[in-house]
Amino acid sequence: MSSRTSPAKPANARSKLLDAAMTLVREKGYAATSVDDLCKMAGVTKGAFFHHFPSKEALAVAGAEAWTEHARARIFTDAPWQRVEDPLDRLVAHIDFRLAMLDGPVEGFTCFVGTMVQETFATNDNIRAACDASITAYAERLAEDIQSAIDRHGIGHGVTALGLAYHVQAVLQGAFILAKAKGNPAIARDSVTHLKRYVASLFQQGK
Amino acid sequence: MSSRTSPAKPANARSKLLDAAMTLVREKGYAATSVDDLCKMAGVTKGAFFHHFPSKEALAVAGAEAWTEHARARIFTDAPWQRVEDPLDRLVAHIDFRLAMLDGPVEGFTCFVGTMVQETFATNDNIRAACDASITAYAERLAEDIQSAIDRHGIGHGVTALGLAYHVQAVLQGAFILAKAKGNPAIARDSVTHLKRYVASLFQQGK
DNA sequence: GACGACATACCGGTCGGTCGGTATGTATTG
DNA sequence: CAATACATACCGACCGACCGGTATGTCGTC
Repeated sequence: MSSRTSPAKPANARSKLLDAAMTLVREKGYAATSVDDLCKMAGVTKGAFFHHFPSKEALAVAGAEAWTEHARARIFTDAPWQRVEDPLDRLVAHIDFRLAMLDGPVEGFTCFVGTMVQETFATNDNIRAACDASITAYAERLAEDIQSAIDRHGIGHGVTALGLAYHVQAVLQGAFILAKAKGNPAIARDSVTHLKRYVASLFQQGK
Repeated sequence: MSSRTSPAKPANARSKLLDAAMTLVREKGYAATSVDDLCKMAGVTKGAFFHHFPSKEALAVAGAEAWTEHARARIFTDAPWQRVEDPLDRLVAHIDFRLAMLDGPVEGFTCFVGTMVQETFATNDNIRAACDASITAYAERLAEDIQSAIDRHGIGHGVTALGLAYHVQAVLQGAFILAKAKGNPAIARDSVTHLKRYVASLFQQGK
C-alpha cells in the first residue's frame, strides 16, 4: 500500500537534497554542481548528505527516479486535459501543454535527466541507465495515448505509437538546447509547433 | 612553390588542443574535461595550453568557432549531394546525409556545441554566445537551401525557411540525447526519419 | 639577441568523501 | 517505571587528490 496520500512535501533532508539537485543540475549541469553547492541550497550539512546518499552518483540516480514521478504527476496524473475523451484530442492537448510549459527562465522548464545524461552517458553507466529509465517511462506512458488515437483514427505509413512518442521526446529535448543557446524559449516553441503540425498531418493522412 | 596545397592538419599544439576538446567534451562534457585531460590527449604540456589560450573558457570559445568550420566543410562544402540541382531533392539529401551520420559510437556523431551549451548557458555567457553563433550559422546556411526549395515548390502554412532549419537542428540535437540515453544510435535514426517524413509532407501540401 | 613556442615546477583553492561525535526516539528488560 | 541498549538522523572538522592558472626557464629560429 502506498503511504503517499499527501501531496505536501515532507521537507526532510533527503527530499530537500533531491529538490536542490533538480534545480542546480538543470542550471549548471551535473559535474559543475558540487556536493557543497547541493548542501548549501538544501540547507543541510555534508554529514546529512552522506547519511542519506552513499555518493554523489547515488543522489543522481535517486534524482532521476524522483524526476520520473515528478514528471508523471505534472504531465499525466494531475493534468486536466487527461480527461478529454477523444484520444487524438488528448494527444494534441498534450503537445499544447508541453508548448505552454516553454515559458519563463530556461532552467525552469528544461529536463533534469536529459541534461544529466548528456554529461554522463559515457562515464557513468548507473546514471545513464537511470536517465534512460526515466525517458523510457515517459515515452511508454505517452505511447498509450498515441496508440488509442491510432486505434480510433488510424495513421499513415509505418508509424508506431512508441516511435512517435520517442520523437516527441526528441523534439522537446532538442528544443531545450536551442532555448539554452538563444537564452529564450521562443525558438523552442517554434519547434514544438512544427511537431504539432507533423502529428496533425500524420493523423490527417490516416483518416 | 608553396606547399600549402595539402588539406592535412598542421598538427601544432593549438590545433591538437582544439581536436582534443572536440573529442573529450563530446564524451564527458565541458566541466568534467580538465585542462590536464586535454593536454594529455593532445600530447602537449600545460605550458603549451596557456601559451595558446588565456583560459579554459577561451579554448571553449575557439573550439566553438572551429566546430562551425568543421561542420560547414563536412556537411555543406565537401558533401557530394550539394551538387544536386533541384533544391528540394538537395534538402532531402541533406537529411539523408545527417541520417547516415548517425552510426557507430555515440560520441562520434554528437554535437560539440550542443553538448557544451547545455552546461554553460547559465554560467558562462561567452561560451553560450559562441555556441549560439555556431548553431545559428548552420541554421542560416541550411535555410538558404530550404528557401530555394520553397521558392520553386511552394510550401503550406506559415512555415519559414529559417524556422524549419532550426527545427531540423532541434530534432538532431534531441536525437543525440536519446542515443546517449540508450547507448545506441537506432533511436536517433527513427527520429530523423520522422523529420524526413514531416518535410516531405510540408512540400507535398505546398505543391 | 630578440622572440615565439613550448616545458616544468608550483600555487591556492575546491573537490568528493571520511569520520568521530551528538541529539533524539524507541524497543527491551529488570 | 526506570534504566539500558540500540538505531536513526544528523553535524562539521578534516583528508588527500585534483582543479584552473602562474612563474620562470629553455631552446630553436629569424
